[in-house]
Amino acid sequence: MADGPTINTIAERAGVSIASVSRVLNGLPTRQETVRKVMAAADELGYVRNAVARSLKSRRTHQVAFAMADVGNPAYLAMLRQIQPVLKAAGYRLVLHSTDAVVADEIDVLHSLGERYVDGLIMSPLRVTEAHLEMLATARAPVVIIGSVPEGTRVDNVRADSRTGVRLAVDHLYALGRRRIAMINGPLDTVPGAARGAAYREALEDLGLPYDENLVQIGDFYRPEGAQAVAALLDREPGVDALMCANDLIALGALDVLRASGKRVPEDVAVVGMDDTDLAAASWPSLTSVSLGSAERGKAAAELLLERLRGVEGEPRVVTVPPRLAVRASTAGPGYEREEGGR
Amino acid sequence: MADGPTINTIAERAGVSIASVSRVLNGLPTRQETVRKVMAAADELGYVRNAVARSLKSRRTHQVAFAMADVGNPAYLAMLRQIQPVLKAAGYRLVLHSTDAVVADEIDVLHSLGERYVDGLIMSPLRVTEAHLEMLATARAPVVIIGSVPEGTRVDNVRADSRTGVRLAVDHLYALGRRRIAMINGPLDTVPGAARGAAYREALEDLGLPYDENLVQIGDFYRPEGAQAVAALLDREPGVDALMCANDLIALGALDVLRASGKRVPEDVAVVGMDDTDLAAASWPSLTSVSLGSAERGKAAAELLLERLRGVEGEPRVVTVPPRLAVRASTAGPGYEREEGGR
DNA sequence: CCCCAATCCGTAAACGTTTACAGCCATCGT
DNA sequence: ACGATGGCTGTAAACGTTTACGGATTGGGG
Repeated sequence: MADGPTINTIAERAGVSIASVSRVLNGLPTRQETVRKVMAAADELGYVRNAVARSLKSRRTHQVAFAMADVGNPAYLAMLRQIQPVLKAAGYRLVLHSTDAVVADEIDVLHSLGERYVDGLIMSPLRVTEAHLEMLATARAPVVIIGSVPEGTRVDNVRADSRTGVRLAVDHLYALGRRRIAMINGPLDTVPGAARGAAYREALEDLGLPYDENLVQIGDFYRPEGAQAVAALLDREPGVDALMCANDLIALGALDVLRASGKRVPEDVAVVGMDDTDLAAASWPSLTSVSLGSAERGKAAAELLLERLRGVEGEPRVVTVPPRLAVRASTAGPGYEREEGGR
Repeated sequence: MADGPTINTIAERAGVSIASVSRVLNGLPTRQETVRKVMAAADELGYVRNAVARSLKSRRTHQVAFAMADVGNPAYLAMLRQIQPVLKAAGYRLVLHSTDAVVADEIDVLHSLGERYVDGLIMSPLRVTEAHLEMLATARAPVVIIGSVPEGTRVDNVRADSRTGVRLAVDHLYALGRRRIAMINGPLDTVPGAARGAAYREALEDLGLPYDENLVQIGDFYRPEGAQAVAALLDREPGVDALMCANDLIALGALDVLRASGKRVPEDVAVVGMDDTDLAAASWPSLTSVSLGSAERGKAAAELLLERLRGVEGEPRVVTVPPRLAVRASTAGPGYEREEGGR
């Protein structure tokens, strides 16, 4: 772990100036003989360029940050899986932040852009507050938001269409003959919570079904909280025949509770999740789920950011990824596995 | 995105020298009046310290790299989930690398430590080659390996005990009356592949069961390859009554094939996976799996590395995490869920 | 044979910090 | 009243690169 060689060491050994060393290492035009000497010296010394010094001078770190709400949520992991290779291919390193959807932490990440340790940021906030918007407006590096952002916010963003997604699911349940369709949602002060709640109401009304407050239960976007919410709902409304869950984790919690209480899925109660994570296909019974295109959104975000890093200027862009419904056993019964297109 | 203020800007505005500014910002003893002036100027200007310049001078980046074999494998994600908060709490940022278990990429990561863009590295290689050992010996920053490493390698490492793990699983299957226990393994030139293959043989022999080459099928550590391997095995040996799978993804592939071929799990064939990932509990039927303590290993690795970063010297340390068997429906039948201690 | 252009190279400044060192001023003791 | 003491502060160097600029060398044309 001794101090490594610098371009000074090389210059000395090769008998040239540090400027020449730098030129050779960067492939700038140089006499053959000099190139040879420098390369030889660098090889012998096992030289590796100091990234920090280079960044200081060149004002580029070749790093990009990804701030995810929760490292544990498979939907974000699906994004990560797409983002990583895209950035890597373009020569960027990925710095990971887990904010646990805490607003202060997200603001902190935005603020720390000023430290200039990354060239850009992809962020996926669950809530978008005034503070977010303020920081975004003055951000010291290009930012891409995964998720919806108020009209007029000047930032590139990639959004899911959870409105259409919920609609696909509710229509599917209706087509299967379900009429007492409940919704298990996450907090309404989150962007997806609000959107999905509203979409559920809309979808019911368009089908001519009454909107019944008692059929809506708010919990949080995690498995135990989902289970708890479903237990409460079943207590109050034993007659439900379908559960529209605001994400897969909630839906898995729902399956746990239904199994424990002796209800058959889907015969007694059909269950739909959202995000179509790995867990949906692997669950027991396998879970019908609305794919909101996590993978595609991750990829799109990475590509948008790369364009900005390459210097593309211009109006903020909005990319919307269409949803798809993956039908599985939790609504259609054992052995069933099929997909319906969205939009 | 204009150029931000530097300590020079602040010094000018506050009417002091840059040294004083630096001292104030770092909390070194300074006259009250100066502190006030500097803080005021910094606030007004919205100053944020440049991390790159700071790193160059202080020779610390407050970044740590985690090189995982595959961002898509839930076992590594479980590690990531533990590593992230530990590092964050200690003030480090996490830089993620996905090497896809390609040796050249791993060597590259090790090599790039010379760029000094991180203060330390956690790496989880599937194979450990001569090249790895060479790079490890001359690494320019502290490294912790998750996985086993040849005797005498001078590097901190955190290992699973897959030998005992396989034993737990095979004993469990034996206790359930299974006698034709096949193994579906990954490549034998990987560290886990070799260890688990040997352990399987040993476990059988200790139970007085014959080791039958025809009961061993080599594929790879992914779901489709697992499925393929199981299909090949069933073709050759239709009489197997248990499958010991070298990881959960293989086991899920096994479940797919068994379902398609009309075999009942566990009545006809019992299935055990390894790693006890999220997918195991969520699968259909739920999957009995040997936990090799991915989460614990990640946490331990992060903690070992932090100690080194704090300057702790001394002999390389080896931490071994004991396995646990999580019994679920794929061996014990519907509704069964219980855990047995390891060691 | 001389001059000019082209080519290559070295010197030095710059990126934004941290920090060793020395100077300054006020205070205190005698 | 004077030297010593100690607290603050400023100057300047350093971290390891990249790069503008000008000087030196080479080669070719007149």
